[in-house]
Amino acid sequence: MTAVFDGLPARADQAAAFLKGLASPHRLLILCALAQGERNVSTLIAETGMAPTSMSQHLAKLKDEGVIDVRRDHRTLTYFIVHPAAIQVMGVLHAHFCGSLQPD
Amino acid sequence: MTAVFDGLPARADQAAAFLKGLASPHRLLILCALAQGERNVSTLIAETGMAPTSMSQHLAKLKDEGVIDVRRDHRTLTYFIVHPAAIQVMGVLHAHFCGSLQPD
DNA sequence: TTTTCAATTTCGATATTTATGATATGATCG
DNA sequence: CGATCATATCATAAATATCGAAATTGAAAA
Repeated sequence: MTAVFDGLPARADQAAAFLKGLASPHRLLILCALAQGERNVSTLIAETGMAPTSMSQHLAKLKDEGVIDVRRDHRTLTYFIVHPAAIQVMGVLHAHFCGSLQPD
Repeated sequence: MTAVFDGLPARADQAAAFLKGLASPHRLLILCALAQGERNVSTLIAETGMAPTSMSQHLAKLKDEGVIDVRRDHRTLTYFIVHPAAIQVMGVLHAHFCGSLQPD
């Protein structure tokens, strides 16, 4: 009897890599902020309380994964969400973990 | 100026833990199969080509995270998806990584 | 009750992720 | 040009996840 899947399909790898890009409390916090509108790095640091180095690394990872992109405004870099699936996943997470009965 | 978030909110931790539960090609493959209907372990092993030990470990992780649950049927264990958010995330992934123009 | 079958647990090696501190880049202001 | 501000990169250590082999459980068939 033949297996339905021949080894690991490439799409499972892609989808898993995408999810791994989101699967960190720090990165979810960043995306939560970006979901409300684009932000420059200093603002993200102030809003989340994260260390600058850590912020850069997480932003780099999200950018590598194609979840966010960046634009330069004078001296600051402004990040924003570009991946449609990321927006949808954030919506699912919000509905389940930040539902109406829970405090903000 | 006060940060918008006081440290890392517990909900970011919960949501990240949930996503980490899904974020593996093996586990996505398992969930892909379970999304089509409940399955016992032998069937999952046959369908995915995974090693039994690996299958057990991934099933245990998904169960710990509350994504799936089990029922015992005579000598076999039948697993099925129980987490509503997991079903929704699988839907998002399917739409983006297994869209209509891509082969099965 | 002994055997068998389905599945899990344990354990150790390897790989990946994460946090942190120090240094570097690159644009702009004086 | 030289200083400065915003951010990125590098290097390393600590934590976490992953995989396979061997041993174990637990239900049921013989």
